[in-house]
Amino acid sequence: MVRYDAGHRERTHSAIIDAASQLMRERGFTEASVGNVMKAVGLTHGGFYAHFADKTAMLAAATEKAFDDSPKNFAALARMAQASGDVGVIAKHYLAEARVGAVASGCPAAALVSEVHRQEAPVQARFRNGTEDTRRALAAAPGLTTAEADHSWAALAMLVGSLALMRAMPDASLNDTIREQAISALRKLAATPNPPQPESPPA
Amino acid sequence: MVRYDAGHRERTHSAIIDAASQLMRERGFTEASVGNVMKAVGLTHGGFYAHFADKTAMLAAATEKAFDDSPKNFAALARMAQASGDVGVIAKHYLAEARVGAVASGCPAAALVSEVHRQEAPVQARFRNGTEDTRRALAAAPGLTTAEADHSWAALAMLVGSLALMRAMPDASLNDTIREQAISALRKLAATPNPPQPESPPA
DNA sequence: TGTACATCAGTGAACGCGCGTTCACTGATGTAC
DNA sequence: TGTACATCAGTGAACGCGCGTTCACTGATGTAC
Repeated sequence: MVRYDAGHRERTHSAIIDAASQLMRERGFTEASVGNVMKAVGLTHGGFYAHFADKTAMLAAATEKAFDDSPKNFAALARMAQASGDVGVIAKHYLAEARVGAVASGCPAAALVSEVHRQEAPVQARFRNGTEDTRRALAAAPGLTTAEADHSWAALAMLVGSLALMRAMPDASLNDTIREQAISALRKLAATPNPPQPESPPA
Repeated sequence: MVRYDAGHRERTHSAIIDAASQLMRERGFTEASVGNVMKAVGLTHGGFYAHFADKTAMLAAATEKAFDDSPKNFAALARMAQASGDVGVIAKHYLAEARVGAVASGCPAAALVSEVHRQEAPVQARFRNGTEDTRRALAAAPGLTTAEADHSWAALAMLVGSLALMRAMPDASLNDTIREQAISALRKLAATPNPPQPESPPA
């Protein structure tokens, strides 16, 4: 056994959180087990309790970590929509083939929605905070949140639902259909109701 | 032990499927264990293998069963939308408080979306068939599928995503917001693009 | 310079439990003779 | 009418395994004297 330099403990701690946040999205809360997570980090399960009080504490930290990038990603997509004048690009990128495949590093809301309600309070709390931050970032997209109406939750629900459905039904042509409809639906949702819409801006 | 009348075996068989389809939605595929399911039926685990080859066979049958009502329910909602002239009623009913609470007997798509991709092929297949049938029923709603555009997948994704999110973030006022946005979004999605829309028909 | 001890991240055996699956069995009834 | 046997849904002990959690330990280094 080596003597550990300063900061070693903290590095191990966040390595555990990183591994957990990926395993969780890929294989669910249950299979993100203490043993599996520690093995992914390259350690044995016994050392776990020097870092976390219990599995729930790890899952809570991992959920928070998983949501770290979501608001940033959606903010970037909202900016792209603004720049291109097409909200459809949000769905186009969020539902891109590569993202559908990358469960472990992808949107935690889509990866965990239907499992979260069974988790303990601390995990649910992080999920909710992360999802609300994500919605807030998406709301910056042009047309989604206006003086007359807010459709940012509906847009998020459609995007998350589409991604989860695409993964649940892995079929290239079906996925293309779902993606295209999401793009078109987002455009329709964000279009101002009264002047007849510029339905298809250049992608 | 009693001598069993004709049809007893078949009744036990479907009681197992019913119990599994409910436990599955409420507590997930993993916790819909052979032991838990048989206990729910009032039997011991040992008798299970007289009815199913393995757990996967049960989950596949339970998934199919869970989707039995979905297309009927959506067809009924589509008819209500037609009759009332408001597609919003679909979201209003699908996302009603009672439905959000009734996970065990509710929409299997919403209850299982983010878990299905980890299940074995037979289970995934039933999920896909059930979801496609459900989408087909929803497509009968006025305005969702027209000559110019089809938004039935987008609408289903938004409804399923909203329901799953509402359960993941149990908070009455947040749930109201999500429901209201879903109603409004559905109306906007189904509205014909050109003549300025009758945005708020009487609910 | 040498010895004794403290530190502390990580190890691995052990615990009780639930899982999916197997299998010898039970016991109430029906059928054969 | 009475005996022997077949039927068959369901029982419950047992298997190997992975789970979350506990705990006595290891062993490389730092510190005290």
